[in-house]
Amino acid sequence: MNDTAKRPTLRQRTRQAMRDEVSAIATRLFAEQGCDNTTVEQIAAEAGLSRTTFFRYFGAKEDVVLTWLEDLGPALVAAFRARPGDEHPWTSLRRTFDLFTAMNADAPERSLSFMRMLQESPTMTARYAEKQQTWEDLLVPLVAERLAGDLPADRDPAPRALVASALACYNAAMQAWGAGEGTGSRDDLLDRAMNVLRD
Amino acid sequence: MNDTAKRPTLRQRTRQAMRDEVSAIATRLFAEQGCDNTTVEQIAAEAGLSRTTFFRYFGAKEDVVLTWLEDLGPALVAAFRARPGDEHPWTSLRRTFDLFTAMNADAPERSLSFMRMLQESPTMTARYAEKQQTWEDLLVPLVAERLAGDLPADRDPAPRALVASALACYNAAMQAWGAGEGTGSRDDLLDRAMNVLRD
DNA sequence: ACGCCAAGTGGTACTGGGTCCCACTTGAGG
DNA sequence: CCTCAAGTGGGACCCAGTACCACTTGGCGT
Repeated sequence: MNDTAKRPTLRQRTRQAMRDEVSAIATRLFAEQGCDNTTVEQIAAEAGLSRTTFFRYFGAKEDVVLTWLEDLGPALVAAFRARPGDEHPWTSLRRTFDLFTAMNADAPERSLSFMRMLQESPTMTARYAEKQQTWEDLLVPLVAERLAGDLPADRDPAPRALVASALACYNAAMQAWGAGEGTGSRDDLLDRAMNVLRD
Repeated sequence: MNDTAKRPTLRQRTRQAMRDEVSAIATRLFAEQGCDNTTVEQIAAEAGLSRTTFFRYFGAKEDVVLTWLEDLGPALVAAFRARPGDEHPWTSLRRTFDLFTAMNADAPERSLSFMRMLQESPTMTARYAEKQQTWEDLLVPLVAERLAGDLPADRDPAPRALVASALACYNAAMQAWGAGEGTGSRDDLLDRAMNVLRD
């Protein structure tokens, strides 16, 4: 029982494999016929499990293509922490987002189809925003201690304003990138988005 | 038939009255027992109409307390248009948001309970974000023509980055205001949030 | 005043996401 | 071999949202 921490046990590995496979199938279905036109029943049937079990793996239909976002939270925190403490938070946030732009840099079609999915499915957009909210909540305290504000932490809008704006810039950059069908560098677009706030 | 434009006809006025009354009842129920614990059936029963009719008035359960947001879109556009064309968009956006801070300035409890509702109901937050998205889409083209970018409009992330960040700042300010139980000036908080981006 | 049309209303049934519970299997360990 | 925990599937259930239908009602022209 205490060795489970050392290495992923069999059960955990099969569970992860299951998640990955279901996720792949769902991604394909969503791309083919749209997220909102795909039922959980269909995904479950295609993946060879029951509706019940599907919901044991994923809390909601949309999560099936968004789980990887959650795992990103700690990585974001680490990336931000790795930045020098006297750097301007805005710059640190920009550099933290290198995580995003680097990710899938070799397979832009994946990111593109993801953007398309977001564009055409409001419920997916909503879920996505929810995930980003968790990132925001993770980063806000880190920025807050950088600012060392005179106000009590949660009554100072500044840290949250910085983090939320940075994420908004990221989303704007990605949307512009998607509108251009993936032409142009995501880094350049993000730079432009985040620089226009400080010209 | 062509005089309907002149003055609201009887039907329209009763319709508006109905909306207002149902909205008031729903607001009370949401505050009392939480939004997610309140069913449409309950609202309908309490308001004396059928579930069917409820959905004819409001597209979704949450809309019952968010309809006033939609009507705000054109007002936002007008407020932004009223700003001088050579003003920095960020400043114009700040001034545009005076619409928000002025609204309910006399009845802060209303805004406070609204913030509480947002805090405890993720689905409400999602809907709210959706409404704000429509504001964003309205304002982005206005900012775009101010910037007169070198890129084709929808491939330049800058206008959307500005608008979305401004809204993010507004949300951060409101959240901080809610955390302080309404102490402090919303204008000051919003100023602080939007200035930290440009220190 | 009469009838007509449009708009509004309520009822019913249906889809689909999400939760809960129960019975069954299966795999790991004593 | 037995046991217990974890995982699985099935079914019932709740609720939001949609579609369709029959019915009423209010406004309007003749």
